[in-house]
Amino acid sequence: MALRVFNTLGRKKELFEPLEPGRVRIYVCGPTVYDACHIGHARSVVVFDVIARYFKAKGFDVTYVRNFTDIDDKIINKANELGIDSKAVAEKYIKEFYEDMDALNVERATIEPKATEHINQIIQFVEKLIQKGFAYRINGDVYYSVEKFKEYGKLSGRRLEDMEAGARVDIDERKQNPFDFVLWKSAKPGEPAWESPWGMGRPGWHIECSAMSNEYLGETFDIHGGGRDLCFPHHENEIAQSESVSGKLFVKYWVHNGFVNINQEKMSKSLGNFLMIKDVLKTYHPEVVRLFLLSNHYRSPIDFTDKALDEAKIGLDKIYALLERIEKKMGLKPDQNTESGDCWQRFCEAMDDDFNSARGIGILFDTVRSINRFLDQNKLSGETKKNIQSNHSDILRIGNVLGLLMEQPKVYFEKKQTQVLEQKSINPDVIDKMVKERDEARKAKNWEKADQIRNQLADMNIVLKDRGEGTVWKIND
RNA sequence: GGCGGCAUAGCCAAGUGGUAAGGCAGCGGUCUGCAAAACCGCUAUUCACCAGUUCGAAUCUGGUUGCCGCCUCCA
Repeated sequence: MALRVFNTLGRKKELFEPLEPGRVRIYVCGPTVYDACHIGHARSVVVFDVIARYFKAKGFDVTYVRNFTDIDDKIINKANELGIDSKAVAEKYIKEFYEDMDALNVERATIEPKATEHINQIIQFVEKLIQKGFAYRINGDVYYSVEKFKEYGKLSGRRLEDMEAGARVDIDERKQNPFDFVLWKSAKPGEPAWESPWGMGRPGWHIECSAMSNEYLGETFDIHGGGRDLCFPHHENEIAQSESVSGKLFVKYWVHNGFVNINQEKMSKSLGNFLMIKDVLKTYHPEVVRLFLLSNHYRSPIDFTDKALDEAKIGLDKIYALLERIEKKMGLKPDQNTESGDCWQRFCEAMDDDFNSARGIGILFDTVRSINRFLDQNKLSGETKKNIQSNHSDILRIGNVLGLLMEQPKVYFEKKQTQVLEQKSINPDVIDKMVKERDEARKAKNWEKADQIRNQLADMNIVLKDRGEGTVWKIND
């Protein structure tokens, strides 16, 4: 099976060939920790979480680095605003990042380095850039000279000349080119600062990713990811910095995820429509959020709406309901050891095509329908059972890649039930009693009374299912 | 001004040369006392529009229209 990846560098799908067979080295730009994570962060983190999981599932030895940018102007501003120091700000939001991402069932990266713990590497990197003539000093500041790097603009497809025409950049007379960017920034009084050959200061925005990826992944590595918006200037500048120092290709495949819109609007400060992960999770199960995020191709924009989330919820319920049905009817427990089948094969074909999780989810639902069809038969032949078993483990295998279906179906539904019942302060014993009453009425063929009780329960959002083995009730949330 | 993306059913969404996945909603049916769930069937002769290339186009090329993103901190 050949994996193909859309490479922003070149703007086309390319055959994925790792630098070292069987190994993949990935660097993804993590958050600048100055605020809580919003749903856009969730998309990026979830998308690359799935990519890393998929590589692992395919047997790759994965080194996945996701950094924290924990020193930055925005952090300093926030610190001043809150009247605490910037380190405390960073710590606070790193903690929140983990709370959100753990809730979303995001696996930890192999290495999660922080900029402030790599100041030495950053300083060395800047020194090399100065030595090689790519950077220049202005008092305590160090700038990268974009004109020195011939390929500047190759990732984002811009040319310096074009950009200067309509540029909206601060004119800093001291800079040689308006697009020159700061590598090292001198500290004003009271600002967090580290000693350097150029005086007390802090790293510029882009340099930490060059220094840390070099530290953990080497001069050249396989995949570099991040949100679309990071393409320029952040990733363009990373390329400039890294390739100027090494003289080698920095990254083989650049992968950028699309944005999350809220009701067709971009999240922005002026609209005040930032949707924080922790708020979304108050309403929706984490796996609903993941299913929603993964049901569009990662490069397309995705529109966050209540309707879309509700649909994802219905879809997730449907899959869990099937898993529950299998376990009940066949006594099957999840078994990852079963050999993978056709369903997994088709899922891999979808994922091999530029991580097309949307198509993969289509295959998941195909399989759900197919198993339900089998289970509708009264007698299951040995072959059918085998088939179900194989598909069952494939579904769980897919769940493992997508970070879905991690709960026991029973627990999934029970949790939901408890939550809603508590919210509405309904006592489940009362429901059981009513169900029993209705059962008796049904036995007596008193349909009127039975239906009346059912309607009462329906008003409480409780749906009954009369199964052969008895009546089951479910919350319709 | 520069660069790029998108347009597929009522809605969401796959599909990049071989005759339109999947989900939601809707309708009809099987099952059921009736329901619910599940399943089956139906719901785009057609992929914004106009030309062109091709035996063949949603897919490639050119043009038109409409949305959107980046170029400034941004996932």
